[in-house]
Amino acid sequence: MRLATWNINSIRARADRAVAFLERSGTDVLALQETKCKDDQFPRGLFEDAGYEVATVGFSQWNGVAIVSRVGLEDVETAFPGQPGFGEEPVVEARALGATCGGVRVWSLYVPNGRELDNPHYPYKLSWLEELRAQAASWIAEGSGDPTAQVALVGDWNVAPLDTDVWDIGLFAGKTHVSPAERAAFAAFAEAGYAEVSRTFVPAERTYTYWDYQQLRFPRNEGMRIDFTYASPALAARVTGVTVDRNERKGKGASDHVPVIVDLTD
DNA sequence: ATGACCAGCTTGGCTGGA
Repeated sequence: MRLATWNINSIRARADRAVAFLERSGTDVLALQETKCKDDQFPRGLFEDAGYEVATVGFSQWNGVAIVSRVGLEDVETAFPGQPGFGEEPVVEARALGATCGGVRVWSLYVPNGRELDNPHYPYKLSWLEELRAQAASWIAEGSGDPTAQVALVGDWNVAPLDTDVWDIGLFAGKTHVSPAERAAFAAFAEAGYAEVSRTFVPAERTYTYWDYQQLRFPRNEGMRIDFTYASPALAARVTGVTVDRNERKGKGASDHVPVIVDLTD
């Protein structure tokens, strides 16, 4: 089975690219982030015509996540239990979608950006990650969960775990994505038993998954590695390879992120 | 060549992205 995650940065602007990617790559399950549309605006028909089922959650032009699958798509959840909201009167945003596809519990995740270290979005980001970690830990724990569960936590984590995950760490002093608290919140998933399999299989430095549209960041390979796949122990044991599809960043009309593809044994 | 922001909505200048 081939599972991929991709921050598409508007599904309506890039639906054709997404379908072409599915067909070219032979991806069975694709988790999308930043679909940037309401559920009724999602171009479901294009995917259904290609043989995929579609689940989405989108409340506005912001955020939005989806899962498309040709190996089944069941037990959809449009938020994780306890998912924090944002704002004075907290509103749960369209940032997490769970579905069971081919026996794997897939979560398409768009972690809050954080904006600036002194912005309310930053503590929101940290609590969002912490609540997700608590839930994800319970899913695979003895007693509360199932240690043999196959769970994939995939998406745009908006955290660069290592200094080498950004092209110039000096430029990130005092910025989000690289702060110790964000990195600790990211590492806590590993402490909970999940394995971030993309780095295991693609450890090379200067492997990025995002490049800003500005300032020739892509031709210069000045990017960030912020899209990851955390796998539960039972799922991690099935991973045979990972591909960062950087060709998808080329050409007119590309997303600023590229797909990260994970291959699983049957 | 991989090339000098992009998307959506309020359609024109915001917000959000990272």
